[in-house]
Amino acid sequence: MTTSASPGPDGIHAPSLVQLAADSLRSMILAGEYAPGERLAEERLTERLGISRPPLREAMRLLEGEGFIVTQPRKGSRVATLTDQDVHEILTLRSALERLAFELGVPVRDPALLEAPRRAVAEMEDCARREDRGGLVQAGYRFHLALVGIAAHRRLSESYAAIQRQQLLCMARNLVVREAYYEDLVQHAARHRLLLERVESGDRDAALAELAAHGEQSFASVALPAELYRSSFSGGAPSARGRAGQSNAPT
Amino acid sequence: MTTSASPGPDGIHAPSLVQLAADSLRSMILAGEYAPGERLAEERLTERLGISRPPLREAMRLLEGEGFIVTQPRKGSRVATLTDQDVHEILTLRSALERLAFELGVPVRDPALLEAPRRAVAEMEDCARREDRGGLVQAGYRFHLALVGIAAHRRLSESYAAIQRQQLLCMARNLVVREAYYEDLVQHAARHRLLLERVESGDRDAALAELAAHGEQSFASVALPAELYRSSFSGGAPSARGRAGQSNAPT
DNA sequence: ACTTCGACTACTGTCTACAATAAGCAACAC
DNA sequence: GTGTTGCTTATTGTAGACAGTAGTCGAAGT
Repeated sequence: MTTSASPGPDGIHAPSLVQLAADSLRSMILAGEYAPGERLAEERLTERLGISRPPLREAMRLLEGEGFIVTQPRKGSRVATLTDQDVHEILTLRSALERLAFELGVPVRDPALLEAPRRAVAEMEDCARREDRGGLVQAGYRFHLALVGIAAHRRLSESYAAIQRQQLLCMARNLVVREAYYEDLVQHAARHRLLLERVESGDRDAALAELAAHGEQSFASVALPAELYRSSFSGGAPSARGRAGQSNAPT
Repeated sequence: MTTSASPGPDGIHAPSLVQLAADSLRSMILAGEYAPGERLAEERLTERLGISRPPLREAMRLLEGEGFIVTQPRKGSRVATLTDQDVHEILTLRSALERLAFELGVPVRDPALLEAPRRAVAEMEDCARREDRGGLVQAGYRFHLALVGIAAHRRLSESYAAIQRQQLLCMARNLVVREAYYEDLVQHAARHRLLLERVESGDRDAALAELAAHGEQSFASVALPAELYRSSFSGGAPSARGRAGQSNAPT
């Protein structure tokens, strides 16, 4: 995942503790170290991250804006709890943004914009050959982000990256079944290659059609396991009794 | 504009200084008190707002996430400078989100969702009769936000509200010509009423078609004056020599 | 035994203070 | 006269501390 470390045009700087803390927290949440609904006490986090409270609080403001945590005024912060409605929202919005990117950018104006998705899909194929599931997923995310980049639309790309991160959060809640997704890794990469070719051809409608078909698969790999997870959850989870099924705060 | 004061379901709370500061800053920027590109020194703002630096910094993190200000790691924060590309991005994204809302929600499932836009359009007509231009604009924003709300899609509504605020920022940069927009206030309100009726009818395609026509008008009232502003700007503006035409930081 | 009132604990919200970095400016050398 | 170097100042980044509030546990009364 492209972390948001952005020191500027070219000048290199020690990234502020706020950025470091935000990246660390995001990683920890996505890694499942903090369960959805779990309380995030500031004091604990400061001693874990080795920083003071002000930068930590600013980092949490950032993550709040990204939808990873929810904060209630005097009751502290919690890891966002994703309901089925949330998953639905994430998937539909992600899909719509991708479609918009195609509509805006599919007769690709600047050929240089195609470099990034080409590299990503090549990496996907490489991972598929090596049967590297984790790398394949990572490269897949980079591919989609790069594909949205063809619109040359900064706000669109940022919104897409944000919703993509939230989708990762969706998948963090069902880590157990993540490994079982792709029946055929090579075929998975091939679908992405086909999507890229449609884009390269410049035929907007064909690209959109392929994207729609592509989206079906994506839905299956996120929404479906969520169901599996929930049923296995009510069965007998060890701890982490976060109140699943509750809506997030209306921030 | 629906400020982001959200203490929760029903419990009332003294809003934190962070929220107060964020709202104040936003208002000041939108009112044009701080020109695009202008440096936002923390010390000055603390004594103006009467608060300390930590809550102010957190508020600025929020506004950074909303796209109102850009921050460079050790060089401070500035009011976001909007290029023509930025304006284009804002308008296309806003339009696309509105369209998505229609696609998801136009055969309106829950009739209660139509209450808010109905109230807003009634208020628009009232303002139009009284020739209250300011009120008409405000009600117009509420109308569009409420219209997006028919999708019952929290993330979509939030994204829309965010981009709508940025559009307000667009308009803040050409305050001079804002008054000359609507040739006919009653006709302006009537267009919105028509759009609402299309939505109420449940005919998705008709609603989308009307929305597209509606969008044309919206483009004209934001993008065009931006051009006017720029030409009058290079002519001879008094101060505020913010480097217009430069891209924002890639945060 | 159940309910209610009270104090306690832990946490968040905020402030003041210190350290470090960057920009501006002046003096010096070439 | 121009370029460079060093200092000065202002501003940001971070730390530690204090005050206020929410949740909880216990005890007393009904």
